[in-house]
Amino acid sequence: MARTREFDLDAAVNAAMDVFRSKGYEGTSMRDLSEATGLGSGSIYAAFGSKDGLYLAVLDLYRQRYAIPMVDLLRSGNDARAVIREVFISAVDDITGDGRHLSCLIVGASMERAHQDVRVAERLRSTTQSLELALYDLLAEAQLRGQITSDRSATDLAGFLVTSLQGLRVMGAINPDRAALTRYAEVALTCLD
Amino acid sequence: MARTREFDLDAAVNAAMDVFRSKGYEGTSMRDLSEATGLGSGSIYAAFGSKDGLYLAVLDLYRQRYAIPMVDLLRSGNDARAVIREVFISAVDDITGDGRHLSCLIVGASMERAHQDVRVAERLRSTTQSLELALYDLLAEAQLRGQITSDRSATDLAGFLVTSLQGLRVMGAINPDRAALTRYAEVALTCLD
DNA sequence: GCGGTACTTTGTCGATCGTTCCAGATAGCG
DNA sequence: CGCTATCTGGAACGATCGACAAAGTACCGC
Repeated sequence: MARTREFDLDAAVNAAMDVFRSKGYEGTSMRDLSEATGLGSGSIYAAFGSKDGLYLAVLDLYRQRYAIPMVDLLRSGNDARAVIREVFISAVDDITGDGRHLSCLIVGASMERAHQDVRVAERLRSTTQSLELALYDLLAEAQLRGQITSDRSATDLAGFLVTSLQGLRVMGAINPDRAALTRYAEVALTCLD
Repeated sequence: MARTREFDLDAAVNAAMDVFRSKGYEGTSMRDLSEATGLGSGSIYAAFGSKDGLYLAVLDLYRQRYAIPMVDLLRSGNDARAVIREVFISAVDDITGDGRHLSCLIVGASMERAHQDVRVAERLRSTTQSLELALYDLLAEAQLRGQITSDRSATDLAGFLVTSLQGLRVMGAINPDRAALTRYAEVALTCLD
C-alpha cells in the first residue's frame, strides 16, 4: 500500500456547500471551490469526478444535515402543533440566521438544476416526499385524536405545510425580515385549526 | 436621421425571457441569447448594454406581464375569496401549463440574483410589495364586511398568501402535479376562514 | 441621387470556464 | 531505509465566456 488521503472529505463538502449556497451552481467556478476547500483541482476531481459530482455530494450532505433532523423532530412523538411550529421557527432562524445570504440549497436546486439533472430532481423529490410523509403520519394521528382539523386530508395539509416552508425560503431571500416571516408561519399554522 | 431599428425590441426581450426562465441567469450565455433572439451580440449590447441590462429588461417585462395583471385582478372589485382563488388557480396553471419547464423568473431571481445585484433585489421587493399591498387592501375591506376572519391582521394574511404563491412555484418545479398543487392552494385559502 | 448616420453583422479580444495531466511529495511495506 | 503506490498542487488544455471594435448595410434628409 501507499500514501493515504490527507484531507477530510466531509470538511471539503461542507466548504463547497457554502459556496454553492451563496453563488448557485452555475455561478460557482472550480476556482471558487478550490479556494473554499483548500484543495487543488486535481484532488477534487479524484474525489468527486466532476463539478456535478461534488454538487451531488453537497446536496446529499445538505439533506443529511437539514432534512433528516427535521424528519426526526417530526417523528419525536411530541405534540403535533408544537413540533410543527418548532420546525417552522427553526426554518425561519435558518433563513435569517447569519448575514451571509446562504440560500436554501433545496430551493436553489429546484429552480436552477432540477430541470437539467435528473439525479438532482430525484433527490429533491425524495427529500420533499420524506418530509411530507413524516408530516402526514404526525397529522393523521393528530386528526384521530381530534387535535387538529379533519376538514382537509392529512396528505393535503402535509403538502401545504411543505409548500409554505419553501415559500418562506423564497420570501426570506427577497426580504430577510424575521418578524414578518414568523408571522407568516403563524398564519400557515392556523390551517391546522 | 438614419437607419431604423429592424428588430422588435419587445419580441427580443420575450425570447430572452424564455431562455432565462429555463436556464437561469448564469446558465444562459450570450450565444444562447443571440440564437433565441435572432440578433447578433453586437445588437444586443447596443440595445441593452450588457447581459445584466438584458436580464433587467426581461425582469421588468415579466413583472409587467404577470405581476401587474395579478394586481389588477385583485383590485377588480370582485369578491375577495373568489378573486384570490382565481389568482392561485392561474398561478398553478402557469406553473404546470406547458412542459417547457419555464420556472418563475421572480423565484429564480430571488434565489440566484437577489444577493448579488441590488437592482434585481429592488425590483423583487417592489413586485412582492405591490402584490402584498393589493392583497392587503382587498383583505382589509373583506374583514370590515365580515367576509373573512379578523383573527389575523390583513398585513399578515397578505404576506402569507404571497409566501404560499412562492412556495407553489418551488413545489411545482420539483413535482409539477397540478391536482396536488391545487389542493395545497385550497388549504392556503382556508386561512381566510 | 447622395452623403451621412444609425443599426447590424462579423470576427476577435483577454479572461475564465471545467477538465486533464504531470512532476514532486509523502506515507506504508519489506 | 529504500521502494513504490498513492496523493497533492499547479500548470496547461481546448472551449467558451462576456464584451467590443471595425466593417458592411439600409435608411433618412437634402
